[in-house]
Amino acid sequence: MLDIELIRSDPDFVRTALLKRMDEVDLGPVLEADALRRKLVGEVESARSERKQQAKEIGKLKASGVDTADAQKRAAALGDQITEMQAALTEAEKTLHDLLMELPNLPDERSPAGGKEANQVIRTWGEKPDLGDKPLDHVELCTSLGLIDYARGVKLGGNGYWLYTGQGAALEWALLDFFNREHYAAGYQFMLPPHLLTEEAGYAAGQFPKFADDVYHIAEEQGGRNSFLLPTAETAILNVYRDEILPAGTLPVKAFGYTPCYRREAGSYRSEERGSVRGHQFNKVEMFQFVAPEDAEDALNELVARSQMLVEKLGLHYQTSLLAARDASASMKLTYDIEVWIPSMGVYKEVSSASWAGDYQARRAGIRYRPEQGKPTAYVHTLNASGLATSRLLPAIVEQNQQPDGSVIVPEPLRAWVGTDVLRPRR
RNA sequence: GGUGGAGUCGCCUAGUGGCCGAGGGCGCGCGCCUCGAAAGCGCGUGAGGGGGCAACCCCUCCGUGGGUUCAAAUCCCACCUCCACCGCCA
Repeated sequence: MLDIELIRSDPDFVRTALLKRMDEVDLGPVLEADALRRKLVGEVESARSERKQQAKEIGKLKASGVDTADAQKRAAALGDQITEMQAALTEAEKTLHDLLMELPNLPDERSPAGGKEANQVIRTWGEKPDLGDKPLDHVELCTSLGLIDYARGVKLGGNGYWLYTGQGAALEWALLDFFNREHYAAGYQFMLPPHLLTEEAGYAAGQFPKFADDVYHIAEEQGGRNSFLLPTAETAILNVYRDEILPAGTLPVKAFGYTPCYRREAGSYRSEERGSVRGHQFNKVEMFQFVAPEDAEDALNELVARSQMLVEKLGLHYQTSLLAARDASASMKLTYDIEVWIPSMGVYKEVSSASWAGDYQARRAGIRYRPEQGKPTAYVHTLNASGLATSRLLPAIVEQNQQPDGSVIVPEPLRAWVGTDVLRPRR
């Protein structure tokens, strides 16, 4: 959520910034709603002040035995007026709130204008492996190596699900274990959050109302509260400090968590993305930081570096892209994607998205901190980065590391867990 | 799932319609005292919003949302959360 005071004081600046990621921006309705709200607030408050006086008077008169019937009648009339005025104010506040909730974050100056085509590759690591004449894609490799059972996965969960089996499950789990250990050793706080979150958490994280269709909702029988399956651990970790004021000295808070991520992926690219590149459920380790604004820049660099380091330790060829304003998600100011090479698709696929939200998420979720004891509060800055999405790494690993005989070299950090250096086809 | 109890200013707590627009204690901050400290004494101690150049004024918040009333922390309704016991269960 953007700061209404900023919009009010410098609408041109806000408008220009937003045009980077929106076709048209009309702040008129926002400014009108704001003006109306402030006018009504003034009226309601002075009326309420008046009512307090009257009620006090009546109390005194009654105590001294005077008849107060007339005064009560007048006060009741004022009360009715206040009820009406309050209704108008509530309406105006809702209008303003709804309008504000719809505005995306202001992109950073460094974020290129435009969509996907304007993304800038800022780093490339490693090289495309030479896979000979007939490289196999990960579906073929995972099947022949017995890592993933696609058919039975669909039998269990329906279209968009797969089943890790044997060494495949071990490989996936070894990746998660490897990442968790890395973050844990680096001093990040390990969190294993609930996977079902309340609707409030969804609104705070910006999941709702706009992207409500992207997640799975769990409806309680009747009258109960609805909840939803988290689409990423980011949603959960952001909400850890929702509606809190962090005492001086708390920041930075660096956390990470592992959860499966559940996404409907309705009407998505599924058909182009065979195998396990995109599904309704995938595994991801997520890093998250709550920091003071002046530390945000360093924090983002740290997160990008950590994500890149993990891919490098696995020995996979990847690139890092600075996302254009329209390709980054709406609540972020600046986003870098770490994209791993998928040979069979001939493209780089995102395995981490490292983003700086500024105070946009914090404002929405009500997360403040106290810079110094006794000083006023301020909104924290939030950042997040995958570290990493494992379900896309497994395809990258088997494809990039495949050998002419159909075997696959296991990345060094995973060998102890998996128990072998090479995965060989089953006969 | 059932029954009972509870949610007040960082923490503990007082408070059953106007004297609570919230009292006390602890903690914390400042000051006095002291060579210094402790003790003691005094003062202060939340969040959000509106108006004003400013001094300053005003409004909201006693788990959340409704309701009754001239007036609600206090009465009524619903919900959320916590605690205790019972039942069930990984």
